[in-house]
Amino acid sequence: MALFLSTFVNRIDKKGRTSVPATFRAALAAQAFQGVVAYRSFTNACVEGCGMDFMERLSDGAQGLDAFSAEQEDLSALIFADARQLPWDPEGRISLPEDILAHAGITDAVAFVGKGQTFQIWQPEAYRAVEAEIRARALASRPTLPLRPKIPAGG
Amino acid sequence: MALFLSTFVNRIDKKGRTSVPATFRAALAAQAFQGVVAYRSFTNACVEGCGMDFMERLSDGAQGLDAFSAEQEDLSALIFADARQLPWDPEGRISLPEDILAHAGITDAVAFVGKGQTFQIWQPEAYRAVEAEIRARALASRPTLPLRPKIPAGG
DNA sequence: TGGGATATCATGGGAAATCATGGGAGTCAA
DNA sequence: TTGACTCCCATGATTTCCCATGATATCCCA
Repeated sequence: MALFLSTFVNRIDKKGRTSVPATFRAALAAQAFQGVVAYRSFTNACVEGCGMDFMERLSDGAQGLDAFSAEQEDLSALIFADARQLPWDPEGRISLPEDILAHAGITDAVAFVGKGQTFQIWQPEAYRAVEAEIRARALASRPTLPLRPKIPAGG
Repeated sequence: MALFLSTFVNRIDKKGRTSVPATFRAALAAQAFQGVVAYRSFTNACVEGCGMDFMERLSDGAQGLDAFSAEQEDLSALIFADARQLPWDPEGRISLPEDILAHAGITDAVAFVGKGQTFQIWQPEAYRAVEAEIRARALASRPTLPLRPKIPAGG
């Protein structure tokens, strides 16, 4: 499975274009839609990013309504309504829409922050601040990551 | 699978025509019927829209039916009775019928709102209000979206 | 292991295509 | 004939494609 790792800071040019980090593009290379999907975070001043496959999984989840509460349905509806398909050009650049930029306070540079199966897009300074904060909290509380046992591949 | 994502606001011209967003057309491009299917929402002052394939799934009961609770049969019957096939012209525009416009309170502009496998058509102001409401509710209850585990591709 | 050659990547800008939109003219049915 | 509906052409703005460049990273061979 493709993972989004590391943090990359790229510029935005006069046309509003910014390069998607090459490793992120590689993680999405196998998908039908050649680009990223982005929607405004509900909880942070940042933009959530993922591949189309992730949206399809969201959609699959939303179809089986028994598993979904009314609130969850609302939430996924908001995500679909807010999400943009941002195809990249032959050089691997995307154009972030105006309201997306505004939501994250982005002007001339963006930080692509790997989150595993998804990533986030931040105004670089804003992310540095948030990261420091998270790091401080982690130091204090010592959280643990549950690891599910590796399923042995046959062979 | 093609998804309807994002929200687009387009005008209605003097002839009653409005452009279907290009990405929505792309999502329906593979289908036999080149256009959209629209029916009046039972629950909101808006119009439900989808492709012909979704209607076929409703008819099969294959997948769409769990989207409707107990009185599925009645509901889907109503849907079929109310649904219109709206083919788009060479420029990708459709003409929304009079009663559809009235139901949603649409006059001179419409908002196409992506909902994943379907979309909705709203009077733009009305949608903004509803969206704000949903967003507030979602923020308050902080629901989480269950993601079903990715099915590993063979290999 | 070192250094040059090559490939990759982020970035920049001009040209061409796409999209939403508007309106005239032809077509079909009542 | 009249009205509604299509098709066709036109347009401005935006977006996308294509070519170019410097810097960095990687590869290859001695």
